[in-house]
Amino acid sequence: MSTSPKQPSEAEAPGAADAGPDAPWFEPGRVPEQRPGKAGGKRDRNRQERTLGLCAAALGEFLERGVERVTVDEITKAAGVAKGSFYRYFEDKGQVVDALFAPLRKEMEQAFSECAGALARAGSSAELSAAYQALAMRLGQAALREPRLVKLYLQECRGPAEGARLPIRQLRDSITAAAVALTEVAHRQHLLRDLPPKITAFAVVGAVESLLIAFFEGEDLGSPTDAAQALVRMVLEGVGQR
Amino acid sequence: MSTSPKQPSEAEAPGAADAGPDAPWFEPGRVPEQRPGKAGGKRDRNRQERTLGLCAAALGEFLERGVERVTVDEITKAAGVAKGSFYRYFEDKGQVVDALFAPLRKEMEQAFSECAGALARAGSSAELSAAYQALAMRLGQAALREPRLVKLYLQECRGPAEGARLPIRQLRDSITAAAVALTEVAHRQHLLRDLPPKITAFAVVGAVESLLIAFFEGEDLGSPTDAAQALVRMVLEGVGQR
DNA sequence: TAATATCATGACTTTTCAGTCATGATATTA
DNA sequence: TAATATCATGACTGAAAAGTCATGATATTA
Repeated sequence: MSTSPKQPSEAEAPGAADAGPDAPWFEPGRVPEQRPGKAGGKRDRNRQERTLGLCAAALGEFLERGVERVTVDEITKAAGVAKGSFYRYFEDKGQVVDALFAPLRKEMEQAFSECAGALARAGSSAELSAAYQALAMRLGQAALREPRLVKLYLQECRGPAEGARLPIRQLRDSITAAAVALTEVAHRQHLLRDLPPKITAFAVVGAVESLLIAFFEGEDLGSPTDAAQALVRMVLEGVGQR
Repeated sequence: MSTSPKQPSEAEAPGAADAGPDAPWFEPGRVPEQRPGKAGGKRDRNRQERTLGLCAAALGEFLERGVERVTVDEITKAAGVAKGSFYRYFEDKGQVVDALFAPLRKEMEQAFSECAGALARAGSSAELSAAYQALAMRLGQAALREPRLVKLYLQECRGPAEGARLPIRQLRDSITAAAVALTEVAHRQHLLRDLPPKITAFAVVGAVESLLIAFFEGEDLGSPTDAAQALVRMVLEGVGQR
């Protein structure tokens, strides 16, 4: 132990570091509790590399064959790592999914709650719109940071909340709840036509998801910019107040 | 063989019978080729019962735990039948999924193709609208016949086209293709606003799916009639020509 | 550099599941 | 009713996947 420069007990979360521009987009589920070596030492870097490699490999396999069908052996083989190493860093497949989605979930929940706060403080309809736009920006950026994660989410989010898919379903529940809540605010503020806000919320979320999937599956939707514009037009004219 | 009153070679499909009001909503994948006993005899009824029971049990399990996670043992246990019996009627889990969706797929494909025909023959925009409405009716009725099948479809249709999920993905591809094709016709006929028809199609399909899921998951969307009406309003005003 | 603790490895054990088959039960037919 | 073929059963086999662990390798620390 000695007088090491850092207190291991309350260091920042192992994989997240300080969220720099290319901080890993996931958090290792369980780096062994006792981790010797200084923060930037070789051991530390090795651990980083292993967890990152495993997560990346797992993401690829998940996308190709579905979370349920992928085995730990496949993940380790794709990562070029022995099976035992997998179990050093993760308890099971589910924890990898957890690690993959943790940062996205955190970012989204923060974005939602900040948007809700802005809406509560807003005095004019211009301020309301600005809050929604800011939210859309943040979500878009979060999605763009690791698009394959979004694809995995879309692919798995409807399955039963069982086993490894659990964290994905939780993310979906949180997105659904936020969409409904935000829509209800908009509705109360008469930003929306007089349609049931829940229905509006689900319809819009569904439309966005469907277009994203089409995009990911290589459908030719024209330029992303044009597609996004078309979507916005549809939504505004379909559900927005005249 | 003797002079049995029926020619076994070209009898109607084993499970479908004549599609009466409560004809089974699936087709057994493989009733053993040689099947003794007259068409309505005890043996025949037993076979019917077994396949139907297995399909129903499988559907329940699939909904609860997802197609991939469900094992043959679980299905047979839920159906109250020995494992060996399963393999008498189905080659594997995938064939059960096949059997579950076969009639729905058939009905949908027929509905799509007839709608396409009606559109081709249509001379006025009123006739065009009528064709779309007829399609919507048929699809709605097909869905209402076995709603849990629709739920299973929604739950599984986004997963990778692997293993037992294959037939579900095929159904999705056919739905997607039809939606795009029909929307393109509508677009050419200036029934739709000048938005890319593909984008319109995906958005609408996505919105419908999302609302269906919300409904199945017990969200309170008000009365189904009102919800449907709200959806139609949104779609018409969001994508329809003014 | 030597001592020590963590780390990586893949063979091994255990568990789970798919698919088979000998056996007794049941419907059909002569 | 007797003879016969199909049918239902669940114990069994083999394969696949999960999860473990003794061993040698590597980084850290004194």
